[in-house]
Amino acid sequence: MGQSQQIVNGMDDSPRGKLLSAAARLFREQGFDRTTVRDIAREVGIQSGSLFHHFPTKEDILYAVMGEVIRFNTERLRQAIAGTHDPVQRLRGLIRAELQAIIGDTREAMSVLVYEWRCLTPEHQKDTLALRAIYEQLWMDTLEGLRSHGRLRGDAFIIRRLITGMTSWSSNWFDAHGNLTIDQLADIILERVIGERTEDA
Amino acid sequence: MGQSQQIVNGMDDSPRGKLLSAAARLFREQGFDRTTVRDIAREVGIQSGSLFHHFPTKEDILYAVMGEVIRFNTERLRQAIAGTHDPVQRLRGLIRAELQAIIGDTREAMSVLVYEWRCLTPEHQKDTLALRAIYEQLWMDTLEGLRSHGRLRGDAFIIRRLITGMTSWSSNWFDAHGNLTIDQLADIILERVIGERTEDA
Amino acid sequence: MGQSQQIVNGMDDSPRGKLLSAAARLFREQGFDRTTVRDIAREVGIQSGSLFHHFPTKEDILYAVMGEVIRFNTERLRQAIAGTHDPVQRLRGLIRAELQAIIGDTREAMSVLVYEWRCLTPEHQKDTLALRAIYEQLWMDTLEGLRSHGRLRGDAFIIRRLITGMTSWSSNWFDAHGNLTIDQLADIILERVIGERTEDA
Amino acid sequence: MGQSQQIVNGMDDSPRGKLLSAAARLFREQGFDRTTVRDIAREVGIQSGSLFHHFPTKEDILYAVMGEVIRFNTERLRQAIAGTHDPVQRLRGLIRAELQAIIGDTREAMSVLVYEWRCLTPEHQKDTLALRAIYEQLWMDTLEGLRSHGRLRGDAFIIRRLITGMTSWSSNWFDAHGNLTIDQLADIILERVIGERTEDA
DNA sequence: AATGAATGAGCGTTCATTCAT
DNA sequence: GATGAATGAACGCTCATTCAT
Repeated sequence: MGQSQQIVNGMDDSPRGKLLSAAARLFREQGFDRTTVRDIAREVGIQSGSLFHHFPTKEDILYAVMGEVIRFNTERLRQAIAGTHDPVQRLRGLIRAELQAIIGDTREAMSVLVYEWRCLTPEHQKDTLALRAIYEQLWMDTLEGLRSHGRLRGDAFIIRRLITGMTSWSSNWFDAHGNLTIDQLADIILERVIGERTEDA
Repeated sequence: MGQSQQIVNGMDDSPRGKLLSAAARLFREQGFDRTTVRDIAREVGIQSGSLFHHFPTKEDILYAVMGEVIRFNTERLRQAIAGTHDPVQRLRGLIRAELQAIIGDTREAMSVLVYEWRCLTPEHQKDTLALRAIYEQLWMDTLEGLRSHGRLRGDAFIIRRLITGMTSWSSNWFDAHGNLTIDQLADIILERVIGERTEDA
Repeated sequence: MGQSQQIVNGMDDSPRGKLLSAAARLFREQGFDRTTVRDIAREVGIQSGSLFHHFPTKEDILYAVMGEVIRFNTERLRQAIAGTHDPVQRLRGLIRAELQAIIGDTREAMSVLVYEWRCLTPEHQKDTLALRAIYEQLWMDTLEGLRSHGRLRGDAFIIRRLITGMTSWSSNWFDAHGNLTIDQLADIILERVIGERTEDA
Repeated sequence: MGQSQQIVNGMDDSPRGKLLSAAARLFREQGFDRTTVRDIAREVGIQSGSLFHHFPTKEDILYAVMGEVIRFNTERLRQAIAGTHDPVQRLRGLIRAELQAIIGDTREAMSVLVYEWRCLTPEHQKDTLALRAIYEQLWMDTLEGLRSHGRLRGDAFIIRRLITGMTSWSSNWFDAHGNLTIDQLADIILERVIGERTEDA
C-alpha cells in the first residue's frame, strides 16, 4: 500500500514479475550483498530453492531488474518527447520522465541500478551498459537539438552529467508526501539547465 | 602515482592510518560487503586477526573512515570560506572544496560515504549524520548569506540538494587526466546556482 | 558407431529400455552421484519428473541396470558352456563371455556394476548379490570340473578371484580398436589359469 | 583398533595427517561424493569450516590423499627391489609390495585411488597420472629385466595389466584375518606370471 | 601488539522427489 | 503418461570474530 505498485512490463503479477519487484525493493533497502535468496523467497512466498527455477543465479535477478527498468524507462523517455518539437519542452519532458523514474514508480529499481552496479558480472555490466547507451542517446539528441536552437550554453556532455547528478540524487531526499511535486522539481532543474524561468516563455 | 596519497589527518602513516586508507580504497573498489578483513589485513601487511587490536569490528573500520573524512572535509570547507566575505566567492569556495573532496584527494573515502552508507549500524548512522549536519550547516549558512544579498532564487534546501547531486555524481565521470579542471567544473556548477557567468562580472 | 548398441533384453527400444541404456552410459561416464535425473531425462527426451512414472527413485534405475546386465550375462555364460564338455573349452568360453561383457557390448553397465556398487541400498545390494551368486556358481562349477580333470592347481575360489581381477580390470585398458582381440586376450588369461599355451595343445 | 594405523609419511599425527587418514577412510567407505565435509570434520573433531584452513577445497583433500599414497608406495616399490638382482625375486618383491599397499596398511587410500579417480579435476588427474607413471615405470623395468632373462612370455604391457587386475581386485575379497597370507597370495600371483612354482627354484 | 588455527552461523546453490494440471 | 513449478534438506564453502600462544 505505502508501497507503490511497480508498473514495469516485466515486473507484473506473474511469479517472475513479483519476484523481480520484491528483489528490487530488497536490493534497494538492504543492498544486493546483504539480501539473501531466502529473503527474496520469503517475500514472494516460495522456498529459496524455487528461486532457481526462475533465475539461474542471484546475480541474474539483479541483471533482470536492471534490464527491465532501463528498457521501461527508455520507452518512457521516448513517449516524453513524442509529438513535441519545441526543444525546451522536449527537455522538460525528459527531466520529468527521469524524475518519475527515480522518485516515482520505478524508484526502487532505479536506485538499485546506481548502487549495485558493481555487483553485476563484467559480462552483464557490458550488456546493461549497452541498454543505458540507448537511453543516454535520447538525452544527447535532445540536448544537441537544444543547442542548435541556441538554448544551451556549455558542453552537452557535462550538462547531461550535471542533470544526472541532480535527478539521481533526488532519490535521497525527495519526499513524495511533501509539498514539492515532481513537476515543480522538474522545472527547477530545467531552469538550472537553460538559465531562465520557463514559465515566463 | 595514479593513486593519490590520502591526506586526511586520521589516515596518516600510523598503523591505524594506513589501515584506514587501505580500507577506504578497498571499500570503494569492491564495496564494503565484498571486502574481507583478510583483504584489508593483506594490504597493510598484517594477519587478519590482528586487525581486531585496532578496531573491534569490520563495521567500525567503515565508521572510522567515514568519520575521518567528514571531519577533514568539514575543516576544508571552513578554510574555503575563511577570510572571504563576498557570498558568491564563499559559494565558489564551497563548491571547489566539495569537488576537491569528491574527485580529488579524499575521493576514495567520499565515495564510500555515499555508497556504503547502509552498511553502518543504525547507531553509527546517527552519529555520522550528526557530523554531516555540521558540514551541511556551513553550506546552509552560506546559501542563506547569498539569499540575503539577493543572489539566490529558490529554496536554499532544494538548491543545496541539487548541488550535492551535481558534485557527488561527478565522481562517476570526472576524469582527473582530462581537459576539464576542478576549478572549471566548479564555475560551471556555480553558474547553474546563481544563474550567470561569474567570470563576466 | 563408437557407441555400441546395448543388446541387453531389458534395455531395448521401449521407453524403459532406452532409459536404462542412457542411465548406464551416464552412470559410467560421470558416476551415479554426479548424474542427475535431469541428465537422464534429457538423454531420453522427457522431463525429469516423468522419470518417476518408470522408476520410483533414482537408485531404482541403478538397481534395474545392474539386475538387467547380470541376468543377461548369466545367460551369456550359460550359452558359452552349452554343448561343450571339455573343461578347458568350457573355461575358455567363460573367459571369452566375461570379457565380452566387460569390454564388449555391455561394458557400460558392467563398469557401473563394479564402480557404483555402494550406491545401491543395502537391500538392493543383497538382492543383486543373489543374482551374482548364480553367475558365480557357473564359474565355480566349471572350475571344479577342471580340477576333477586334473587341470587346475590351487584353490578354485582364489583362482576365480584372480580371473575376476584380470577380466574386470581390462575395462580400464583394453582398446577395442587396438591390435589385441578379445579372443586373444581370453587365451592369454586362460594360459595364466591352466599354466600352458592352449593353442599348442 | 580393527582400523590399522596409516603409515604414509604425509598422513601422520599432525592435524593435516589425521585429516587425510580420516578422509581416505570415509572416501573408501562412502565414496567421495557421498562423504560430506561435515563427515570429515566430525571424524577429526573439528568444525566443517576449519577444514578449509588445511585444504582449499574438498577435492584438494582427495588429491592430497592420492598424491601421498602414490609417493609412499612408489618408495615402497623401490625398497622392495633394492639390493636384489635376481629378476624373479625382484618381481616377487613388487607383487608383495603392491599387495601390501592394496590390502595392507594403505588399503583405504589405494581403494580411493581406483574408485574415485574421476572425482579429481582434469588438472589434478594429470598431475596424479605423472606420479603413477613413475610407479609404473618401476614395474615395467622389472618386467623387461625378467624378459631379458628369458623368464617372461608375452607382452610386458599386457602382463602388467593382468597383474594390476589381480592385485587391485584383491581389495574386494582378501580377508586379513583369513588363512591366506599376503606372501602366499603374492606367490600364487607370481606363479601366474612366470608360469611355474617358485618354491621349486 | 601480533599470530594463525579454530569457530559456527550463514551463504548461494543443487537436486531427488512431489503433485496439481 | 507427461509436465514443470515447487519443495526442502543438504551441500561445499566463506568469513568476521575469538583466543591461546
